[in-house]
Amino acid sequence: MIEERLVTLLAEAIAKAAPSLGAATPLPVPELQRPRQKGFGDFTTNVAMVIASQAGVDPRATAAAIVEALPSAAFLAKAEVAGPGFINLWTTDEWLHDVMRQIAVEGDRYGAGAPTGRRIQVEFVSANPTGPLTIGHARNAAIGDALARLLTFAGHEVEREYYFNDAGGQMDRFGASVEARYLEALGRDAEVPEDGYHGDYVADLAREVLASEGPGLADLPEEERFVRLREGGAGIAMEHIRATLARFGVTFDSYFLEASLLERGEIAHAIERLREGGFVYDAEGATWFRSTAFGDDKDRVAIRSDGTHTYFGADIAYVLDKFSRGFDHLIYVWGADHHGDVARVRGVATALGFDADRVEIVLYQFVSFLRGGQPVKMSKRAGTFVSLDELIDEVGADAARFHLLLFSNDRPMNFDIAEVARQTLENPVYYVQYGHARIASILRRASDEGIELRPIEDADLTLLASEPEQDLMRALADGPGTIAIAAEHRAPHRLTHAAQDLAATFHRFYTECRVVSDDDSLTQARLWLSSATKQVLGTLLDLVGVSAPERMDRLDDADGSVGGAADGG
RNA sequence: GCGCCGGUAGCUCAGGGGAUAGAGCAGGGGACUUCUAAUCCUCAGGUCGCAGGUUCGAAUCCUGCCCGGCGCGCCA
Repeated sequence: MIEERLVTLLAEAIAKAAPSLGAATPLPVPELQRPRQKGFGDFTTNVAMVIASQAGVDPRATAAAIVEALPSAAFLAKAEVAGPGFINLWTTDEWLHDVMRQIAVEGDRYGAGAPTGRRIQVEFVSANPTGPLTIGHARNAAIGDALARLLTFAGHEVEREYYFNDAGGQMDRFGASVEARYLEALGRDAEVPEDGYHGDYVADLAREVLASEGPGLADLPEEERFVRLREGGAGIAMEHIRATLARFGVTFDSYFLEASLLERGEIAHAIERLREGGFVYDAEGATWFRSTAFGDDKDRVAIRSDGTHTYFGADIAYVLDKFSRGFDHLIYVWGADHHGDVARVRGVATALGFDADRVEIVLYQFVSFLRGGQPVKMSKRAGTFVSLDELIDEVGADAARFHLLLFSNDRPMNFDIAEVARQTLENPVYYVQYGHARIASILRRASDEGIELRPIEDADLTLLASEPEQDLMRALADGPGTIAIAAEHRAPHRLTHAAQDLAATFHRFYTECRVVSDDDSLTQARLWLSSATKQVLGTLLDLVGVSAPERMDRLDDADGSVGGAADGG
């Protein structure tokens, strides 16, 4: 839109001015930025400084020459040289009106990318089915889901997958624990192994298995009993996990079972394929992957000397399985404790003949959970943990998700449960949601007064001339760019920040500009502005998986206290 | 020891080659005959961990160091 036209204009000017600039060809393509400060125009470019730096000439003079050569255009109001050699551009408001009309036409597709045809798989959460999801999985779920939403919005075909590690030693310990609790529930003597899972939830799971399978499992041959109880417990744990995720607003397209890799012989198959390529060898009774070929400091075991596969061994087959399903690109969402596995998995992809760039690992740093400033200590096997369900009960899914996406993935973060729960008045999520509800309230008000929103083509958008109105339109114009950057950088936190900024810009507009008034034309224009804002705010919230309420009840300080701190918290 | 990630306002964090480094909270002072005051305005608050280097220009890139988190299993 306007950006392309400005770039074309600048390119023309540069081509015209180049001979006198002594600039070397090829000439750089001008890049536009939205200046961070008002007063620096609607758009700005540093292209003169880039050219001057290459040619070794004065940047301000270069900028002046380019400005001088700029063809006149109806949409360009002013261009000037500023600072060390920036060219600042002021445009007419027409482009902002275009943005408004575009939002009206595109609705919830405003800012969305055209279909790319690329199939991307996002695999996330993937916690073992040995019990409930805990707050330790919350950041993964929030980031993974937001990324899936973002990439879908960007135009990709996205599939979300949850990988259940339902095989291996942890599962056996879990199975033995369920078995013991099952027998206990029947009044028999049994004990949870020392290295098993001791939490009360295991007894609950065992009772659920008892309820669904009956008491008959107790008298099966030991091996069969164990397997049935392990799988029964895991199955129920998986159902609980799905239910918890649903409460959190997260759903998956597929749930993949590690055990299925084994059943279908995929692990053996993948390893043989690597062996053919010379990436796998046998030593000390085990089967090793030559990960040192990919920068690892030592080779890694894929099949143990007892014949069972390691986590990594399953991963090899899993990568191959994913690619065989036709995905163009794979995204794994991992906690920082797995960063050491990144090179290995990408190495496996390379060794299997796939471009490592198609395997992308999104890492996030750990969350320190606190409650009233005190660290929350957790151990899943000891059964002392805060479940994700409890977190949702305490702070709400919206507040939890918004808070979890407030920080860059790379940043270790604190999450004080008591604070996020208590922050009903100061939590940014409510600030943003209130902005949305407030707009909805205005639109309701207009409708109640019998004011009809007429087609935007009939609205006189030039009436939106005050500073808060202009600021708001500019903020709306920035939405698609912000979303695109968030998607490219896998940085969903940019969305929560953008939502806060947009809400703030709207609240400012609200304070200074009466929307529903006696002035019919102005009312129409401002209703459209409000409606467009509601749309963009709604999109931003949706992309982070937070609800956009149509109304929020006003929090009256019923105690009538002055200052609102009388209750001490 | 090696690797990855952080260190920016009192606190929690954005910004990751460009102009005068931003926001929220906390703190001081203001604004409700009003479409929701869950709001807005304003003031105050900074050696961008430290030291070098690259560049016309560094919070941003490079090197070294300091502090904190996380890894470096035939665990998952």
